[in-house]
Amino acid sequence: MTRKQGEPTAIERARRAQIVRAAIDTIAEMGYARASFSAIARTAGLSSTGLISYHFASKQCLMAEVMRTILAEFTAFVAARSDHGTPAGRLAAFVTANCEFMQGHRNHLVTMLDLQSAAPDTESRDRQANSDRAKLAELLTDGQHEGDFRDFDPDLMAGFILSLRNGVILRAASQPGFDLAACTDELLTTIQRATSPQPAPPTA
Amino acid sequence: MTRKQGEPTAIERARRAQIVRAAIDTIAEMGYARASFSAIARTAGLSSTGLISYHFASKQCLMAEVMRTILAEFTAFVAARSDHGTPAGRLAAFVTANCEFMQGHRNHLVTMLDLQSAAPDTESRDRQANSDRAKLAELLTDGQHEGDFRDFDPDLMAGFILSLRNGVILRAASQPGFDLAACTDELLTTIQRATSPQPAPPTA
Amino acid sequence: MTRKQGEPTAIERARRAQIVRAAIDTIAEMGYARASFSAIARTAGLSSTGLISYHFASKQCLMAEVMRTILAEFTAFVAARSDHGTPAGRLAAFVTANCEFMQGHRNHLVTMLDLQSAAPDTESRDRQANSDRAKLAELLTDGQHEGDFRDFDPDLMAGFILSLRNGVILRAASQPGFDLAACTDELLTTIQRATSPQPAPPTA
Amino acid sequence: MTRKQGEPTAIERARRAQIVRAAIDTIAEMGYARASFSAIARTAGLSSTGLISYHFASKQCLMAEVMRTILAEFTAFVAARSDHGTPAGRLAAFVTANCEFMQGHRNHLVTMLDLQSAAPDTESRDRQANSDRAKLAELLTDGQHEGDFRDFDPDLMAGFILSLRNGVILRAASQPGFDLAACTDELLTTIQRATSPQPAPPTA
DNA sequence: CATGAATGAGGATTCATTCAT
DNA sequence: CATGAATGAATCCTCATTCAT
Repeated sequence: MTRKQGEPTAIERARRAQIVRAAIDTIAEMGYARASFSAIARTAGLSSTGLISYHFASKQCLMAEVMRTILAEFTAFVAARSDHGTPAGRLAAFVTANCEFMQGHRNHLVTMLDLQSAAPDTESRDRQANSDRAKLAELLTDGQHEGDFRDFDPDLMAGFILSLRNGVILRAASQPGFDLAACTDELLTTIQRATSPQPAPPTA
Repeated sequence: MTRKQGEPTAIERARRAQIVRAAIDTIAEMGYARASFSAIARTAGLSSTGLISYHFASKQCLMAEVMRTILAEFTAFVAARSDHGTPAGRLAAFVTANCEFMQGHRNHLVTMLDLQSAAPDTESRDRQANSDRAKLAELLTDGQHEGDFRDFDPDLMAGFILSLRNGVILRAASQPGFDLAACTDELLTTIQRATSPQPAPPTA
Repeated sequence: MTRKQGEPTAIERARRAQIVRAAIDTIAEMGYARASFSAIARTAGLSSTGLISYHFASKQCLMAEVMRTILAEFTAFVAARSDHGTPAGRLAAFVTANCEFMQGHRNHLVTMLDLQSAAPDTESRDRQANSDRAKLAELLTDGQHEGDFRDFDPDLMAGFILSLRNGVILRAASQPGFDLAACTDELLTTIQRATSPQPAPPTA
Repeated sequence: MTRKQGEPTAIERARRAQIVRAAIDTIAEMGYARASFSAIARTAGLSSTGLISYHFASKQCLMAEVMRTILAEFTAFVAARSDHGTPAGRLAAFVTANCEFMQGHRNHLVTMLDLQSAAPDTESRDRQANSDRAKLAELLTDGQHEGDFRDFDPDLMAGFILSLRNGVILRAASQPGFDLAACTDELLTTIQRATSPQPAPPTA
């Protein structure tokens, strides 16, 4: 392997992007387990798996870039819609944006979840999950200080919210006629009730 | 030998159980993707992968039995703790039991989730998920009729609750010092607030 | 292996016969290639392939006995019908008997041919073929001396006749509605013309 | 790589031909049953069975190409020598060409017969056999119309002739010093007598 | 004698990766 | 840069054979 050192050329970047896109579609369609280099090359219209190996040092590297790409788009999309306003408003916007991203980016999200659970790289996967959660927890903490939210453990609640989102993604992806809009509404209500500072109802 | 006919002998059952146990541990440790017959045989201390093939007609059959075994234990454990009382009480007991099962059955639950997302059998996997959700939805519907819960879509809410549980399992499994008890409390509060019939707090 | 030495007991003989019968049926049904010990044991209603190995030192030994058994029955049947009369009459009777044996012994003959071509034992297979041919050649030679037949090479002609018989067996076995009786007539006519001492027709 | 799309390159064709040749030789030497990819790779001087799988989608595909290759050469050889003249002349030429092909193509014919009887593809095997016989039967029917042949069943007689040829192939292949030329002469005489329109000799 | 569990070699096939062109 | 041929390890699975009970 005589790998690059300097800046990647334009062609280089284009190829890598093409391969990453094909990998995302392939994984979303047949799952990580069956997404071989052959399958990805076929999806991309490439004539050889060698080209993938040429541009990515290993399959793990390709998958890392796939993940990076998805998260970049996903994060940007969500951030743009949830980076201002009150914490409660931002949380609602965060949830809404997560669901909205599903439309038009189904493959991105399905692949993201598949990689999170099936990719053989516990290390970076957990790091990513922790970082996602930490950012959301920060928002929740802010909201608690401003009185938007009740007094829960922000880290745990952030995990809850991300779990809920993951569940919605999986279900929307696997159930053909799923009504995502209605689900989003119910999810918003649910999260609002779970986080709002109103006095807790009496224990049953 | 295509497959046995009559009742399995004691030795047969013991070996099968041993292999299933080894499979659960192996999948929990390295994920389904890397849980080859070789790896499982190594975990079980078997001398050959042929022995696994001798006792299970195919890898799919082994995985089916793994799933069956896990679900049997898990379901029995949860059912025993959540089959009586008011719907709200049963829901709380259900959540609690799910979390309690994690202690002493970490590998079972990790493997269950791994199989649910990575196994190459979309068919039965989705069927299982739908059936789990349907049963929980039924409980929720009952609770709505009795005034225990507010007026949400029971099917969606059931999905939410299972997603939350899955998230807790994954986190408890991957984060060494995770405080499962505290998480359970927070989860109970969260679900109670999400489902309780109290007037919704004013929208932010 | 602690193999026998003295005379086989009655039970021993019965078991061996049962296994041989099952082997014949299994090979006829699915071909030698797929006739594993498992398949044979299943056909025989045995509960273990170990029993086959117990009674036969190896698969090759079993196949040898299968062949011996088939040939014993086949030879006896044919010999009883073709051991007297003029050589020409005996030849016709030989051919007829070969065809008649097909009825009621389809599996025997199909297995015989399958073993002849697929069994991994060139040695004894060729020996058998040569011996069959030699015996038939002897009959032909007798017939030539008595003026029943023209002056062909008996060894070659014997080979021809056996080839014709093999072809008829294969075809009758593989073509469901095949009219074996009509074929036998045609075959008799053909062989009679091929061997008769009449002046050869003028070369075309 | 599922399979190529465009035209195969020169190298591709060469490798495939090499593998097919090695398969033919291997099957001829040890029979289809023992002609594993390992054995074929060894014969071909390849470093790995993976290379065979790289060039042929499955063993069945390889065997299909082996058969196609053999039949193409064999058919062309025979057709070139038996496609003109009177039906009787063409039949004689057909028989002669079949025998002549043995010289220099022993392995081709031995493999052809082995595949016909041992290959696990009853379907196409029977189709091939029927098609061969049908073509020969057509020639025989023509000859009957022109008075070259007596009034036999053309389909049966075609089967007889092919059986005779198969027998000659097997014998020439397995018996080292076999005099193929003499056999061919005897076979020609035999077939001529069997088919000629001369009055049948009086029944014995 | 019979059983069925166990063994280990060998089967075809897939795949990420390498490398000459 | 791109190609596609080549590699070899690893996959699941089958099978004849062995052996303790």
